[in-house]
Amino acid sequence: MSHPPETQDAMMRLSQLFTKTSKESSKSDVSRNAQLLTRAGYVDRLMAGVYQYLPLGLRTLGKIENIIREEMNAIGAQEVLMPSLHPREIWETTQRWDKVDVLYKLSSDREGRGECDLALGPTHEETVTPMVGGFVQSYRDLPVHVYQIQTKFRNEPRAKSGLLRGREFRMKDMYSFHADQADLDAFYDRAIQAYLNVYKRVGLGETTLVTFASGGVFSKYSHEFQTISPYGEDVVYRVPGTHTAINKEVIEDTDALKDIIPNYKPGDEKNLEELKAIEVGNIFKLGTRFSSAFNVSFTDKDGQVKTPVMGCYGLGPSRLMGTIAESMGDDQGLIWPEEVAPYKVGIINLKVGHAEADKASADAYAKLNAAGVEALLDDRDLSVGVKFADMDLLGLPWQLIIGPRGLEKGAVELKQRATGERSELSLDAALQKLAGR
RNA sequence: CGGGGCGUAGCGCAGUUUGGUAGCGCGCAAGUUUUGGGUACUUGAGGCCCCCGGUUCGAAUCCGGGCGCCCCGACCA
Repeated sequence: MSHPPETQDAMMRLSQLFTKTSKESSKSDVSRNAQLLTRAGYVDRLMAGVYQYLPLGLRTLGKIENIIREEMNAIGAQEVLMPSLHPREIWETTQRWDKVDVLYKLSSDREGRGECDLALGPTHEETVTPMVGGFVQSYRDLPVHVYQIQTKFRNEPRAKSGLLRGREFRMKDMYSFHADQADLDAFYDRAIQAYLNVYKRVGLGETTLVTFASGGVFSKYSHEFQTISPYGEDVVYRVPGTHTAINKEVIEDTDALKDIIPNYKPGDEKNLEELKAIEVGNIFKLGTRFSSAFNVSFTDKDGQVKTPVMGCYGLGPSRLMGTIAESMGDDQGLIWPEEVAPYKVGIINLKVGHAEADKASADAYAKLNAAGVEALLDDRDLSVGVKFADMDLLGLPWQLIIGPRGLEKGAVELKQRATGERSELSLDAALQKLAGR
């Protein structure tokens, strides 16, 4: 074997990682998340709004997606994978072929002269509705909740802000089908809770607001999940002291205000707190807009043929990754919460080639591996300044700093990236702390 | 889709006003040096100057036309 098994999985030697960090970043990618993620070698931009995920970035993206997956599974949703390539016909069925302006349309004519007859999926009501409909005949078959995590395509008029607004991006989209409105309403509330769990686990719990927003064409209102950020594109008004808000687009709406402000009286909206925010999730009650378009029906308890009511629930892992980078980085680099960091700890061997430092570092690396703690070992023979700076840029939650000076007195250093807090302790104590739950 | 800016080495930039066939920093290679917060120095490799056309003895530079990128706004199931 040319590589030790650990490089395939939980462990990585920085000397083996093909990406590198950079001091400078592209001037044409100005947002903080794009700058930091690019400089640290997490992502690479191919074109406006289209990024490739490098090993470190892919690990973080994967962790975010797994958190979302766990929370969706926990409310009884089942995972599927639908295609990106759609026939024109299904978009004609819902009359959205010409209405959805972000729809990428393709021609399957190999001469390139024919009409467009394919689309790249920007959303999947058109595929999920007939798919689920084929399995639903009775009220006993309902409810159904399915989701997928998949790459979406939207021809944004202006892709920008790094991972925050892409033309190709990762999306978790869930669709629910119910026998009646009450069942939809109940599931909708559970979905809100599941979403809040996701934001909490990725470290955005405190700054993410459940926001009353416009419902668009399907229903009067929808709910957005908005993470407070000066870089956000949306303006929301928060009810002070709470995690609820109302989007600027419906601030004039008295019904909406009554819904979020307890004992609302006219004028109370002046007390709301205006904030900029990034939309990190959006859920809707769709009613029967799609189920009736595709003639999906079921026989209810009373023998009547009815149309299921639907909900849809979007959450973009790549945008979420950008939002975390955007709101948690500092001048030194990224700062990842443990649940989404590509590795929990970065081991810095300050003096590669020094027998004791090499030994202690290898020892720490092996023991962390054995304990199931994901670790990245900086075993490059570079000056310490570079290694400290790089590790700060990568943003792993913990740094285990091992060098000759400390080893002389039997100590290593453990640094917490987020706080900068450092402590000197024995290697065993440090390993125990890292492996501790 | 409006307004503004930009496109020169892998990356960040200068050079364009006043045409004379390219330069700096980072990174990269070799070496000396240094060693607990991006060490200092030496040498070297690396460029269809976004594309197409025009003017000219000669174009990164001037003129036409494309394409692409970023920022502000519009837009954003």
